[in-house]
Amino acid sequence: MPELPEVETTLRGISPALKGQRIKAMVVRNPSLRWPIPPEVQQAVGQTVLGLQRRAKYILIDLGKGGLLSHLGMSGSMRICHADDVPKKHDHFDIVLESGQCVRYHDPRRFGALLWWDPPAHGHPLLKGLGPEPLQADFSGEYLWKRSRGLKLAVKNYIMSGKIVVGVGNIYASEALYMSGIHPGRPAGRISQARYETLAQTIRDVLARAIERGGTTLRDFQNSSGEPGYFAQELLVYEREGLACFQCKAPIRRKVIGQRSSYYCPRCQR
DNA sequence: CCGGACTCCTGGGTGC
DNA sequence: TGCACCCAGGAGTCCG
Repeated sequence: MPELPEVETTLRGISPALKGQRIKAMVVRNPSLRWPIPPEVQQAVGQTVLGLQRRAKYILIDLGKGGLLSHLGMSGSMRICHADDVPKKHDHFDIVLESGQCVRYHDPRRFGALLWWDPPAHGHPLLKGLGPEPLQADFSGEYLWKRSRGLKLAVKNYIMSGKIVVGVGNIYASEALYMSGIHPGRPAGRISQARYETLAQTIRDVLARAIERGGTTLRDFQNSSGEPGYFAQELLVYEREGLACFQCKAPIRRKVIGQRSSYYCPRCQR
């Protein structure tokens, strides 16, 4: 489910409730996420939340002497509720605060994660080797172009690889490539620097706009208040197979690239 | 060092 | 209704 805009939306939603609060309890109802929730997360109890940040699609909660690291996987969401609200099916853990509120993690498919990190956070194995953040200055068309020389990999897989740039998932990769006029299956090494400049810009644009709309809700994404995101109505190609391209009216195609559905216009994208 | 296939899991939709 | 099958927003791991 969640790509960068949905994780950012979640982070912004839970931050006010968490910041400066002391953690009263860590309630784990089902530890069977992608990796078992380790006992070390209990170190959070009694600690005060100093801050939160996002790195790629990971949420980092800073508790001073380390902290929590969570990933939403394909179907995860976090919601602010009261600690005594009755948990629903797939509500796997709670971060209970002294305020009486709690952050409740919901994840039907259980591809998400809750782990503990010891300082420095960027030394965590999952965060090492990640590429630049697409909304920061070290991400550019020149960078994309330089790193792609000689690669035969499809450009869609290239921009979805966290080693190159983080946070671009299946929806926004399709959208940015459409906006750039680049065919998703084109070998990454056979795209000019000028076209990569366009692609870097469209990646930034689509992510920024999606954050403004609170993310994309296709099926079940919810923000920390239980509301959907509104970017789905602005999608230009994703899940529009057979419908007319907004630019040229040709039918949008779906093709599996790297085991994932890719949507593109066969006329506008080369 | 690639790059591609496989894997973890539940639920919703479709077609018979 | 039931059932088989396909598909889904991620990404680490393994293998050639």
